[in-house]
Amino acid sequence: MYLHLMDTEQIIEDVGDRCLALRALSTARAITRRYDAALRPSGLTITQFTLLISIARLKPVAISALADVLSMERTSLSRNLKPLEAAGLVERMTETSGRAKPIRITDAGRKKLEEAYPMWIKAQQATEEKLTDSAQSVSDTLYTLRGEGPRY
Amino acid sequence: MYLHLMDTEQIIEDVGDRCLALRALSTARAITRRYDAALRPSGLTITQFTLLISIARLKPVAISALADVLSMERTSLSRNLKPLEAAGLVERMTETSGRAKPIRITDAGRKKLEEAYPMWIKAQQATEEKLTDSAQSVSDTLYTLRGEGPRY
DNA sequence: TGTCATGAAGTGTATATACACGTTGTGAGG
DNA sequence: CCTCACAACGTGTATATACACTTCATGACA
Repeated sequence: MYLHLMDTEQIIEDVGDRCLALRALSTARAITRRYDAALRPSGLTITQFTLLISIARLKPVAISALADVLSMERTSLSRNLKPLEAAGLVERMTETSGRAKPIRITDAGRKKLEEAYPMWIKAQQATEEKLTDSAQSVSDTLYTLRGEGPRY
Repeated sequence: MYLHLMDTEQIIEDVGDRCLALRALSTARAITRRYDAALRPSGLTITQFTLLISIARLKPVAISALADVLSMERTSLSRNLKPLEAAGLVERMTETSGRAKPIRITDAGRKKLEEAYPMWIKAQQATEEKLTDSAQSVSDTLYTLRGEGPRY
């Protein structure tokens, strides 16, 4: 492992040039800002919007299962649901058996999705335009980099 | 714009299938966890590690300029620097003129980079392995999606 | 010289994220 | 029936992120 012989300048160059985390996080920040700005009139963040979409898509779903699908820590998801619950866009199903309290979207949540959808379209188109060719491949790769996690 | 005629189910499917933010953020979460876990023995997060690398690479650099390079809000960067400053890994150059207070890495910061580098290598290799071909193309794309922002 | 626009940086507040740890129903085995 | 491991969920704490607003030093210009 001659790598350990690298001096600081080489380390700086190597990491700066190759680090996938640096690139993924920079990109995520920029994308978040773009979608958040587009969605602002709706009062939703892009995280909340995609959360609503995912909950609606998966029907009543347990927190743990949804967290897996989104590659999100279960406890992070738990906290992210609070604003949505407070706004009445999702609700917990406490009437179920066991400790599980699945989540489902409410009618107000569906209305909100319809309201925000045109705003999402704008951000989505603006982002897709930055992907000349290989759009599909990149979209897939964004998942591949995630690791083994389940998809929809 | 017949899109406005889409019902909720179509919206759910469209966004769930195509949203680049959903993919980018899921990926960023997974990548962050992987690198953070690998770097844990060093006491650095991947954000802090790449921040150190970027500061070292750009030499004494103003907060605003560094924020641009990293596609990070200036105020977010300002706060992210606090733990690094407290640990003595970076320092502010208050002796400069004007309101600017450029940041630079300290000797302790360089030592920390050398200590953490082998841990970064592990996470980097594990992540690269998930990118069969097109690794370079994907790495570039992760930047392309960011928008116009400057690079190194 | 005095004013003031401009650019650089910090603060207040809210969401987003994760780990360590605690809580609580179920159901399996004794 | 009792206990107890397990699975699902929440809390405490810390970092990460961004927007709106504020502070402050400089330099241009009347």
